[in-house]
Amino acid sequence: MASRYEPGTVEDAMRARWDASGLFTPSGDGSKPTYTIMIPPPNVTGVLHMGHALNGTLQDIVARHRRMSGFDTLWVPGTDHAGIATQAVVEKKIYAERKLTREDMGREAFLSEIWDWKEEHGNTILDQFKRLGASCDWSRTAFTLDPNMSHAVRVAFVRLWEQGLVYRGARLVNWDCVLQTAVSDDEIEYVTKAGRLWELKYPVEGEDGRFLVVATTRPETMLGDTGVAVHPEDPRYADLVGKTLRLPLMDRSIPVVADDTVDREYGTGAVKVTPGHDPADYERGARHKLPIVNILEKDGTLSEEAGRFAGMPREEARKAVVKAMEELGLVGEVKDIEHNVSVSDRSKSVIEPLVSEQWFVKMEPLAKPAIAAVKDGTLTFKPKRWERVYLDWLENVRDWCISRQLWWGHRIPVWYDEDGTPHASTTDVEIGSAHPKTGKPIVRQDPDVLDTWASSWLWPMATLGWPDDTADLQRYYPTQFLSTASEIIYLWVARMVMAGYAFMDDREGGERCPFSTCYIHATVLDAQGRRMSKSAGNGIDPLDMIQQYGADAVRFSLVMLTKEGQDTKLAPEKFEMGRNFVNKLWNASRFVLVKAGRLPAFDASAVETLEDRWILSRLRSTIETVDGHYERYEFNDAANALYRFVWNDFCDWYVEACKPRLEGEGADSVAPAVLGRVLADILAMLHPLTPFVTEAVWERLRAVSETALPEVLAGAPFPTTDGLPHDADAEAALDAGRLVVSSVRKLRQQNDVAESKPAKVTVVVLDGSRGPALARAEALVRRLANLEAFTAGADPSRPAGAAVDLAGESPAAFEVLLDLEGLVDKEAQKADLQRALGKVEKQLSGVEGKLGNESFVSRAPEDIVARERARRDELAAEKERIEGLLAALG
RNA sequence: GGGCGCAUAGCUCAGUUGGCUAGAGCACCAGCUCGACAAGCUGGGGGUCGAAGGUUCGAGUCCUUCUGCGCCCA
Repeated sequence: MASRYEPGTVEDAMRARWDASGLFTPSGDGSKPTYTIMIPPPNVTGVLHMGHALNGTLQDIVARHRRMSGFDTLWVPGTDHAGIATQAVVEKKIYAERKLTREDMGREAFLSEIWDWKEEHGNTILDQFKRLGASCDWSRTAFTLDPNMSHAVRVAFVRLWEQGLVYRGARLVNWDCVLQTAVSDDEIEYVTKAGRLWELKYPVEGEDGRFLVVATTRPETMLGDTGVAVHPEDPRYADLVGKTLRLPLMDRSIPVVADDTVDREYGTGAVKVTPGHDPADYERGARHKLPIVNILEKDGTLSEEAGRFAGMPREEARKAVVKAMEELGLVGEVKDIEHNVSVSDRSKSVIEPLVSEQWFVKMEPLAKPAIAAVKDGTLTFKPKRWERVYLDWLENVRDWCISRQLWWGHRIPVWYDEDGTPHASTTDVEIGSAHPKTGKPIVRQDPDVLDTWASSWLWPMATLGWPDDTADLQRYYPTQFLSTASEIIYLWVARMVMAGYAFMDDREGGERCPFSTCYIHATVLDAQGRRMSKSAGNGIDPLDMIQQYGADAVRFSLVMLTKEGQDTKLAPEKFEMGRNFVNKLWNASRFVLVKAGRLPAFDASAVETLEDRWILSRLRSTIETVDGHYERYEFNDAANALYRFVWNDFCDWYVEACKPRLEGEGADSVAPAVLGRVLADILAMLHPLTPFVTEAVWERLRAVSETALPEVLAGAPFPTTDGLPHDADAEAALDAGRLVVSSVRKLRQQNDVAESKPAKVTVVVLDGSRGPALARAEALVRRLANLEAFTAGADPSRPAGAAVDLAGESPAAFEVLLDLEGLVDKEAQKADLQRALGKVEKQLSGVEGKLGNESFVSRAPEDIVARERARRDELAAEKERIEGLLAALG
């Protein structure tokens, strides 16, 4: 074994071993309970980023832990076809290579190009999850455009259709002029931009020379104005309500209406109403029955409705409109302002609200059971605060615009006859066949596709075979654990819950809910606390980190850095922590495997020595603690507990204590057996966190262990506490021993005495209750502190010329005297005692202050007061002791 | 505009229900080439817990306000 752990030489081999074992495909063993996780399908165009790496790690920890805990565990991987993103990538590529647009190629040819691209590049991100160690059932890898998914999507659509929940409507949608599609509210970002606020003057009809002044940041939209609104209680405009204005440039009459949504303070207090191009105006227009004028084409140029401005791109039109108004002398004040502009998530172009025909799903009836699921505890979020976010969205849910003007996706399963009467069908309808209702020939299918989320909301069901009642669906639905990012709580999590309740309607109540725990993981930020993003270029590539530090180090570090979904700042060097720990484990294992030789079977009844009983007692409580943390998804706590146990207990003390028992005259057969047992349990407990190194060490452990160990650690049972002692006395003894050993080491350094030189030590036991514990630890102390003489007692004879240290602070449990026959470094001794004195005095004054407070003594619980009194006495004694020692130094 | 999160050692973070001495890793200082590990070992120094009020015998922890940073939603 190399003295350094080399992940590069191990990871591929371990992955191959897991693949060959078939362990990640659940057995279907009906005697076992099931445990199911669905991966949040990353975009098929995606590459692994830190968020994926963290989320993949967390899911893998759960999957591996549950698998080892006896669950028939299924973790389904897959990817999302990601309509807009994927189409854009391929469109761009084709244009760059061949100067062809999708219209040039035609629908069929273009889609076939995307499929080709998907076949070639679509597995990238899943391969990256494999490198991370994800124990998914790769044989069940799913894709949201798979044939069975398409079938599921159509069945779901038609069901909603039949329930009257799908409707087509002329609605104001968020239009992306670059991608030429409607995008949902959830696909919009708001950015603050510099802009201008223009005042425009509209002449009042019938009152020559009188104008109503409106303010706008988008002057070109005036071409679509169909009214002006003022506040009903605004005295400035009271007499104008009901009158009409002459809309300049368009030369049409528009009414002045009173609407209490108008903010009297903003601008002039009069707002132009453009129902075709502003959401608030759309509402106002509807209230006052104002017509809708659509002045924009889908490509962002102005339409015929814009009169002489028709055909201009929107930016150009803005300038032209302002110029034309200026020429008429109808522009008032112009101010530079900062305002929020909506921008498309995908193309980053400014969103233009415009009226268009789209398909919508009524959400309210679907939201109800999803709200109830959280309220009645069927579904819990972790951390719990995200429940509020989920509920707020669902309680104010808006209808879902599900049509997208794209080609890549599930085509909307709606066909029209020659009159445009729609018909929804789960199977293809032949052009020319008769419409089932009207009998007229079907002439075309709806050209649009469904929003990507309209397939991924079926993910937990459809990947298991829904709408067919498959064995998988029966056995593995509902799932237990969904881990995802906070930003898709609405987009995805809430919709999956709605779909579960809407479509798994042959199940009862909570059995419909697609998962019982929704874990929202931390957001990984850069070292400055900014979100990592491709565009900011501040991302840390997980694959680089895996390359540099190893997959286990990346996993372990991420878990150590992220407590319970609390966002974390990350820098590359943070992975050193994980790497160092993995290396420490590797070397401790190396010690056991190389030094101990054959490892006899562990026999609890043969264990007698202090250190053996102690480490087994600690092992016992560590197993309990860690198992509980994994169970409750407290990953960071599990990692911390293991870190401490492995490094601070096992390596620092147990291995050191064992050394003389492995070779030469002190050799016994119990120590190797205990080492073997503890190491095996450490590997198994750590396996969910660091699967590669533990699997690699396991292989070597099996080779030298006389205990029958399962061939593959990933399939081994999680450790139990069976046969392990709970020994509080042993733990107390070891703690006492540790204190004294550390004290001796400190005195050696202070007085420049080499560790290798046997020393004489006398311990004055100050805390009588700890005397027996120290007595029990004597052999251990002699060995680890390298002592040739050791005396301990309540009042032993003190050697003259000894260096002294108080072990266990405030109050000290032991006074440790290192016999130096007068060669004490008095200055160092003095400085050390002074420091100790300072501390004690500070604490003593604190305690005395408390006890001097009459209300504390009379009102605090008796036991607390008694404790403080005892502490005061102890501290006073300690103070006196230190002063005595200082006086003796002169 | 609404909501949420964070502020504790130089840095990154823990700190359960208020109660003995506020912890860890990194960094820092000093000493260790003793056969698992220098990605290590041993010892050490370092914090009036963002600010101001309040509740309480007692506040890092509970309440209010404020400041700074970040995120989500409109």
